[in-house]
Amino acid sequence: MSARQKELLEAAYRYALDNGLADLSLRPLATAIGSSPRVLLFLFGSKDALVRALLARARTDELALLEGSGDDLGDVVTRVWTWLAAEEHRPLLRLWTEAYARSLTEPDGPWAGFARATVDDWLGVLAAGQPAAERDTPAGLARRTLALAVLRGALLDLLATGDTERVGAAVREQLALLRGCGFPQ
Amino acid sequence: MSARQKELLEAAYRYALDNGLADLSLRPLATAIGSSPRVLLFLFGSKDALVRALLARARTDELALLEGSGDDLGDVVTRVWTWLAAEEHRPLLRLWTEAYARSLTEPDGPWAGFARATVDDWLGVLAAGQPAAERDTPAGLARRTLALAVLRGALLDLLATGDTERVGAAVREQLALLRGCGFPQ
DNA sequence: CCCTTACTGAAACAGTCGTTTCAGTAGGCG
DNA sequence: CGCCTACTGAAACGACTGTTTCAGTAAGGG
Repeated sequence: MSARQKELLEAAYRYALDNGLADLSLRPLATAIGSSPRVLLFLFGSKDALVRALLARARTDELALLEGSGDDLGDVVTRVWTWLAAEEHRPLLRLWTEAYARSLTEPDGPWAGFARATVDDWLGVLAAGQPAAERDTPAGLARRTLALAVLRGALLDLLATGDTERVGAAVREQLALLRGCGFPQ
Repeated sequence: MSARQKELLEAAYRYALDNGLADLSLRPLATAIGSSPRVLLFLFGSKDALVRALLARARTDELALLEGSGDDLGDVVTRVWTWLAAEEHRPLLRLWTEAYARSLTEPDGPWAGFARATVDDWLGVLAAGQPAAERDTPAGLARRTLALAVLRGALLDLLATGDTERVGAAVREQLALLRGCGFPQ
């Protein structure tokens, strides 16, 4: 991967964060980042390959979210949610949602397997937040699957409404439930 | 809305369930449903209007999911989840996810407002499953937001992995938490 | 019968798409 | 110098897009 290629990938990535991947087109992209379709195809081989490179690039940003760990599921959920709720991550998360949804309907193409891969990514991180004894039990699997669902569902809500307060309260509610049923009422 | 229009909309809807809306194109659609681009444009006005009609059509199917009610949040969650997990509803739910994701990145176009609208739809139904006294409190709002997140997150997981057992167990885990903290361990 | 309304087919329009062809330029190295 | 490799610009290719133009057909009501 040449220096020029990295540079253009980075620029294209910023462009994709702003404009989405759904109707990404080489000519507008190229002019926006000061290049040409000819060059993009020369460096990346094809548009599909470029999109794959962009998804891989987005994944490295997403992995930052998954770094670090807590010693129980609640800590991990709290940390991940803080990351998800941050305004500056919203473009990336929109891109993520777009790729996720698209990979559900198009089994071929550059999107293929994206949804499945991120489920495994995230479940792995949540598993790291569980005590070893619980991790391998069916109940442990169900519990981290639930934690994943809450985070993803809350993310969808947040992206649609921007209502950080309401959605954040819901996540805290879940944390209270997990911590031992001390929820109000 | 003429009879012919209803008929074609229904056929186009079935086509969209199979092929998605992302790269829907008039000519392939028209030949698949035994019509022509000319006719589709005559009856619906434009492609955007046709897509809007398809989204509205999908919404009526989705409203079936929201019909009926239980007398507490757990009942509603159980009923909705049963509907979501059914194999035969998967094409509709993929379509739903696609439209949701797309409406996040493209504020204009036929998708606009779709995500926001369904959040309100679903929250309304969940609110109907809450006691009147709880419904209007901040805690009540947080609790149904949480229920929504669990359902949506579980749905995303299910669509990506098809693992009904694991995801179903997660939802049941949440129901146990709600029912009074009687979760194992 | 005629006129209107609803609908349809065939073909063309202007535009965009990803990709290719051809023709270079620039720089390092022998 | 000459050669090779890396990169780039301009233009074209064929295929596809939503939409329009023009020309009908068929039915229903006066």
